[in-house]
Amino acid sequence: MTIEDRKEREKRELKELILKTAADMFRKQGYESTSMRAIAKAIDYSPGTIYRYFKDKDELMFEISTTGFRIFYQYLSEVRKIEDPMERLQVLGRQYLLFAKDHPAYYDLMFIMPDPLKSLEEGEHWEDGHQSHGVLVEVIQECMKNGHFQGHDPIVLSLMIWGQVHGMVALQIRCRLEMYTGKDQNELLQDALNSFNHIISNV
Amino acid sequence: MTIEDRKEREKRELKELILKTAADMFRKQGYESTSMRAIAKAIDYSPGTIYRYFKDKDELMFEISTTGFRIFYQYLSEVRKIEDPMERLQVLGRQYLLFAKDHPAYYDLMFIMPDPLKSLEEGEHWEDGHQSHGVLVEVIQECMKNGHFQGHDPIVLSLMIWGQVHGMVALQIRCRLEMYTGKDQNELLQDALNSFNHIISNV
Amino acid sequence: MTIEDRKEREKRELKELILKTAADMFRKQGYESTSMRAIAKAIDYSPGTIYRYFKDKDELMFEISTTGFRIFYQYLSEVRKIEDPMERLQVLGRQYLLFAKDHPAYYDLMFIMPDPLKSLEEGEHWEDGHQSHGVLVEVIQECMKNGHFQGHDPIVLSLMIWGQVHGMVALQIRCRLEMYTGKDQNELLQDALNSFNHIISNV
Amino acid sequence: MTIEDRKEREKRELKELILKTAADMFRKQGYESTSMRAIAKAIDYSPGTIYRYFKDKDELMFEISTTGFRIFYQYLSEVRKIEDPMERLQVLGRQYLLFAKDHPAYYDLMFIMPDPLKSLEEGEHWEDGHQSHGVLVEVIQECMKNGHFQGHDPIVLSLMIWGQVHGMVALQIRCRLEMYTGKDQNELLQDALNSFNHIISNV
DNA sequence: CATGAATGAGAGTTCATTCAT
DNA sequence: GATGAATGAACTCTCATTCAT
Repeated sequence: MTIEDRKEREKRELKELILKTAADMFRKQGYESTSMRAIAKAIDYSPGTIYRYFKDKDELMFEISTTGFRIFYQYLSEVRKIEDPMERLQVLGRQYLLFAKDHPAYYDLMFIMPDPLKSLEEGEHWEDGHQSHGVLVEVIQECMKNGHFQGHDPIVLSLMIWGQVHGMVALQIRCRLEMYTGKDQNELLQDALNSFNHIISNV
Repeated sequence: MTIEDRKEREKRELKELILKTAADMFRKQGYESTSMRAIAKAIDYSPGTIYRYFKDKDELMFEISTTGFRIFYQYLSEVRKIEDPMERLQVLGRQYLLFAKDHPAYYDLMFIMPDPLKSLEEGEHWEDGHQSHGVLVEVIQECMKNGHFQGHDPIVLSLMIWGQVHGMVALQIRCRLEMYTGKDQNELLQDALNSFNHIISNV
Repeated sequence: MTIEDRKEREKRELKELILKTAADMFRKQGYESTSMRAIAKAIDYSPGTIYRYFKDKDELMFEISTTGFRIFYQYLSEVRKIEDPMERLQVLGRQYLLFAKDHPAYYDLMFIMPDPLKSLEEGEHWEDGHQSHGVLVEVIQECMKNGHFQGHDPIVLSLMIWGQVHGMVALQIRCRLEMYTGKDQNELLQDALNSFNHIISNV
Repeated sequence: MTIEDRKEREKRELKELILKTAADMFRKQGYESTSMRAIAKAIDYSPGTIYRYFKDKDELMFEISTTGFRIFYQYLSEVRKIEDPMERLQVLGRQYLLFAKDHPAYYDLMFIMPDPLKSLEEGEHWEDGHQSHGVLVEVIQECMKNGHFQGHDPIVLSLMIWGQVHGMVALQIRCRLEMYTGKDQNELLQDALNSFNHIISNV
């Protein structure tokens, strides 16, 4: 049993190693410019080995995304323990930024890279995505129950707020913030989020 | 004369046709996945012809970007005529969305796609980019002179606001808004922008 | 008439310009690596123009060769005026080296580059070649009449002597003499020829 | 073990097959005119396979050259066992001709084809080249010690003698001996070399 | 289970050559 | 007569993928 267990574990570990390595390389050089051979070399395995764990390059990409969404959901779930909905909303934003900072490769794949087509027919990995979005909508609705955002539509608001954080993160990840010199970019994003939070907190 | 004129015009038109076609294909399939051959085929010319107009694939990409930034700046410049800075800021956002809607291919290239690295030597085409950003910062500063956004930093605010519109546009362009069904996406973005504008208008 | 004359002359001059330019470029970069476009550009004409004067690249090559052989024959004919056959033979060698030094591009094409195939079927340009070879054989035979080279075959000797000068020239033109540092290569070749002449002069 | 051994051997054999095939084709059609595709086809492999054994076309060329120089040096080293320097010099010439006859493709690459430029950084493969040249100079110096070639410079003589054999070989390899009909070309070269040897043997 | 040699398609790019103007 | 835009084939090289071992 123990032997089988170990084998199973090693298999899982190798799969995760591939996922992590590929995610990094995809992010750093782009999907197309990252060759399977290069991934294999990076983890000191032969190209063929990757195909034991993933049908093809697309599936590899797809599973990275799935993994990313799982982790993402964990980050967002942290806010559960906060009682006040308005505060929860604000922390939600911070957690969003934190995830992007901790896992830029996943973030890029999940929200920026061209969707690997199959997402439509498969859609599985969007479950976590939808749940995450649900967390946001839920918080907004509770805020509204408490008297905030009167006259606004919660769905529209969710897009507005999501767009806010996604926009900043996407600009950073895709290196479009060079004109903001003189301050650490992560700090800058935090400040901007704080400004945003401050502004909406009185509405 | 007329003959030469016509030739000149045809040449310019072909160049623009290549630019437009390439921009579309880059957007739809990504830079790496779009082959020169495919672009040539799409406009019914031989591969070699493209090289009469562009040194290589990078230059083609670069010129698309340059063109995009020029048009972008024109869209934003529309707000010049608006006197009230707060109103100007809000229209600026609408123009931003309008550009993205009219020219999603350019938008994608300019703000979402991986920078084609040469950005260092390039810098040129970012002039329009910087100018455009300047327009935003300027408006914000005038708003602050009129008493708005007290206690906020204009630079930080500019990132916050840019992030706001970019985020929504980027999510749409990269097809991450499927969960928002039941309403036209462009309308949705407008609504979200209106919500944002409404909220900041009292600050 | 004068107008036609001028046109005729200009035409001839342009043809010669093409020949000379192409010969230089072929020599410097090789036949394959020299593009018709590049030749055209070097003489400030359009690619199409070259095709008015030469059917294709091969014919251009071929005519360079023909021209080269004509000039070559003129160099060798200089020895005619020398009475003593043994002295004539020695000057023949010097003229050979002189031609190679004055026209390395032609030399390369004529004696080193891969024969452009068609020479077999056409053979025209070898007329001058054969005549030149005839000059050598003739001189040798006269030397033998005067008692030199007894016991040798004139044909075999002609190859031996031709090989001698060709070998040195070919090594120089194809840059295989780098190990001979410290002395001007042309001088070195002259010295080696002198040694050769000195040695055979007593036979 | 045997399995790995066989694999290793097959790999080495394939590499040598590529080298040999490429050398032949380079010689027959020139370096530029020989495509990697064509080489691959000639050995019934896909183009990509060649790249498993050689980084690029230049490296392929380079290794051919290196191999050639190694073999060449072996041919020349045969003369070591001959005591009398004058006889050694003459056999050296015969070995030179023998190498050219046995390996015309290598000879062409090594001494006739345009240097693939990289010669500066290369230098490595010229070690055998220089050693080979050293053999020649050494023999000449020993001949001079024995009273031959008085009044001549050994370096100059080395060029003269090298030029002699190279010239004949180069003319043959590059098909410039068509006018010598009626006798086998290899015999002819031998005869010419004999004439040369006979003439210098009394000096 | 892992290897890595091999494939064959396709990438970007260049070229000799043609032909409407 | 000269132009130069256009062609289409060919180039070197890389890639995702397969499969015998």
